[in-house]
This record gives sequence, C-alpha cells and structure tokens, in this order.
Amino acid sequence: MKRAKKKTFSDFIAQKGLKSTRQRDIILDFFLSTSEHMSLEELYLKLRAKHPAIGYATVYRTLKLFAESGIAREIQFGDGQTRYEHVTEGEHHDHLVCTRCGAIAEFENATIEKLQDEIADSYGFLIKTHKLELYGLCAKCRK
Amino acid sequence: MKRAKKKTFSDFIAQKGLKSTRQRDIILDFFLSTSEHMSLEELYLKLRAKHPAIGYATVYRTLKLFAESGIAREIQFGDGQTRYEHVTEGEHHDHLVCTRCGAIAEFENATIEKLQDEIADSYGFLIKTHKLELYGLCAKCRK
DNA sequence: GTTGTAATTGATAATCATTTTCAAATATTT
DNA sequence: AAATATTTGAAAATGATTATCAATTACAAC
Ligand SMILES: [Mn+2]
Ligand SMILES: [Mn+2]
Ligand SMILES: [Zn+2]
Ligand SMILES: [Zn+2]
Repeated sequence: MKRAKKKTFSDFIAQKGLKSTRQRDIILDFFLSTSEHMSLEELYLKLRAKHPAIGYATVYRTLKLFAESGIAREIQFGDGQTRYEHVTEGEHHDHLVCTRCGAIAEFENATIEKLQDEIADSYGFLIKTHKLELYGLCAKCRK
Repeated sequence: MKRAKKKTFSDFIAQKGLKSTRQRDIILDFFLSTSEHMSLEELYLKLRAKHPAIGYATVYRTLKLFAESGIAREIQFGDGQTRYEHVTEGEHHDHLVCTRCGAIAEFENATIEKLQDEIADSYGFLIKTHKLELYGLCAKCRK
C-alpha cells in the first residue's frame, strides 16, 4: 500500500521528467504515515518538527504533485484550509464533518451514487467528480 | 416573493437594532432582480454600473446580512469565489456545476435526502447542513 | 425641526491562504 | 567532472475577504 503509492509517485515523477529529491521523499514518507484529512498547515508544522529546513512552499508544491500523481486528493471542508487525503485505487467515499470538534467520518453509499448518475443523465450532464458532505454534530458532540 | 423577502429583511434589520439605509435598499433590490449564483465580484461590478458610489466593503457586508437574515445563502463551488443564491422558504436543492462554461443546474432528490439522514443516524450524527454538488460537463459543453 | 447617539459607509490597510519569483543548490545526463 | 534543467527556501506577490477609522447618516428623544 505504501509501496504501491511510492511506486506510483516515482513513476509519475519519471514520466514527467521531474526529479527525485530528498524533500519529496521526506514529505511523501510523512504524508503516508499520517492520518487522513490533514490540513497543509498541520502537515507543515508536524513535518518541520523533524525537518526544520523544509520550506512552506515546497510542502505546498509537493502536495499538489501528490494530487496530480493520483496518490492524494485535495479536499475543502469550508474552513478555508485545504486538506489532503489518501487516495486508494478503486475506492470512493464521502464525508460527515463535525462542525464542533472537526471529527471526520467517511461513508459510502452505492444507492446515492447511482441516483446521482441518474440525475446527471436526466440533464444530459457528464459527471467528472462530485462532492457530498454532511455537516453537523458527531455522536460525541451532540450529547 | 420579492415583497416577502424585503419584509423578512426589514424585520431582521429592525429586530437586530440595525438601520435601514439607501445602500441596503439598493443592494437588496439588485440582488432580488438577479439570476441565481452570482459571485460577489460580478454582483459588485454590475451594481457599480448604476451606483458608482457604493463601496466594495458595503456589498460584502450587506450580502452577509442577507444570508444571516435568511433570504440568501452563501455557496462555494470551489473556484475561490463566494456566490449567493436566493433562499426560498421550505425549498431545498443541490447543484450540477459545469466546469467548462460555469452553467449551474439545480435538482432535488428526496431519496438521496432520506439516505443521507439514514447514514447520519447510523453514525449517531446530527446533520445541520449538507452539500451535494456534481461537477462535470453540461449537455452543451460535452458535445 | 434640532440634537444626541449609535450604526453605517467608503477608502484603505490588514489578513490569511496560496502562489510566484529568483538566486543558490541539487539531481541527472553526458 | 561538466553541462543542463529542475528544485529549493526565503521572501515578495496575489487575490479574496475582513478590519479599521474618520466622516456621514439614520433615527429616537426632546
Ligand atoms: Mn476521506
Ligand atoms: Mn441553487
Ligand atoms: Zn464532534
Ligand atoms: Zn457547460
């Protein structure tokens, strides 16, 4: 899983004529070891603890490359912070976002996905991506 | 419909101890006369054509008030521009967004809404709002 | 209508996340 | 090892939004 993503990324780098660098390796290792949905700032701060020399711009640039290569996905939960999550081949999910504590749960629902396709069809619309997020209070916070 | 929204807003203004001003009236009239999903900049530019003295900050502040009063809703389609749409009592809809031409279609699907509730229940999650957007190519653009 | 007071306005500066710039450093090819 | 193109980190720039503030305005009390 980590191996596969590293492979995907190095293939992407090679195919694009880019270079394999120490910073990209460090950031990739760190990203693959993190929990999901981490914001760029969070990521940068935690990274800087171990690797103080890595620049902010490099983290931004590298995460964009991860997304471009297909191993990560950019997500926005409306708090003004871009987050990145891991992309797993053939898997898709949507999110429940707790607006009090920030907890995020993931779910999949095949019926909803199918209905989305039907709706798109009825408009002659071709879906490329979609975004389904449920905002509210998680079980812990609603008590 | 326009009347009702004007009433809602003036009640809101009164109840909050705010003032009824020329600028707010102008912006409200303009907003109520526009098509949906207009970005703030678009709104400001079109408004400025007729009322050159109205400031950018005032437009921002006033649209926020519209949202707070319940006659408008802020929406983000991920292009970095905040948009505002009209809120109609008791109505809800989600969006199809064309990533090529920017066209926006609206849809409602009771089954999807019900499934969302069931998913939330199964997580003990209390939904406050949700966001469902289908991005892709509209019928015109996919040809 | 005049006055007093608090809210509002418009211009501008500030903010915040993100992107760009650029000279120095580095990776890869020859 | 030298040549070349990419990458890096720091700092400046950007773009959308928000805060600041002095001048203006709305409105309630007289
Ligand atoms: Mn996720
Ligand atoms: Mn709409
Ligand atoms: Zn919570
Ligand atoms: Zn289109």
